[in-house]
Amino acid sequence: MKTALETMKALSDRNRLRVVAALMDREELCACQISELLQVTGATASRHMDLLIRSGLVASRKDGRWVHYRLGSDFPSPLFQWLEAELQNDRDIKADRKTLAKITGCKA
Amino acid sequence: MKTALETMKALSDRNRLRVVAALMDREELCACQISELLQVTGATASRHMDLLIRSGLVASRKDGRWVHYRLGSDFPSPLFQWLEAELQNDRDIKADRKTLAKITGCKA
DNA sequence: TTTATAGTTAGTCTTTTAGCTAACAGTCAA
DNA sequence: TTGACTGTTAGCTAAAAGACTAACTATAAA
Repeated sequence: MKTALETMKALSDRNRLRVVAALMDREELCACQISELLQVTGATASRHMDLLIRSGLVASRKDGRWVHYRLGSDFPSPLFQWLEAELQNDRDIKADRKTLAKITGCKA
Repeated sequence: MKTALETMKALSDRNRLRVVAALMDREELCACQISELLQVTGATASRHMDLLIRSGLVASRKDGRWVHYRLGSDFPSPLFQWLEAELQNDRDIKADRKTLAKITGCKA
């Protein structure tokens, strides 16, 4: 039960779904970009990312001071395809795409 | 966002996942069978089923005093296939299959 | 019509979860 | 080494969610 249930729990929060959608577009995002996108504190974003990583849906890579997140290589592909299609036309996700375009980098 | 998020929320509870798994095996189950399987009160089972129905993953059919539940015809098939595979070898689900075999009917 | 059965709804309690602030850890540049 | 910056961890609060009991609706049988 653990795997499927944890995966579903990881995806059952609006902000985490937004992160997953963003990572479908962007390949990689750093923690500060995620917290800016979601408009939550870094601490809150960090907790969400921790949960996504524990579920195996997301992987992280540390680079100096920055931590970059990307979708995990073993993101279940049926899930990926279904989510990609479902989130494609979602209003919030569309707005996030525009926001993402403006978030050019937290390193600036 | 609503659809994907609601679907994920519906599947992010252990007991609801068990119900979905049971309905993958059984075609139809009535409310009392579900409450017996989960070992929760009828009221609790009813609320879970209500949530599953609202999410569109489950459909119901009233037959006299009984309400029969089945998987919704528009259960997203990528999700169905992934869940079916994931839950196949799950320990709790396996146990539920044996329990289900013993629950011959609430009408007795 | 009365009684029993199947399920839902309302109200309450407890646990879980998402959010915040504050304090800490690690990395880099003056 | 000091200071600035990125991110995590700890502790708290508030809201959401799951479970129960009790009361109610609806159907069927005595």
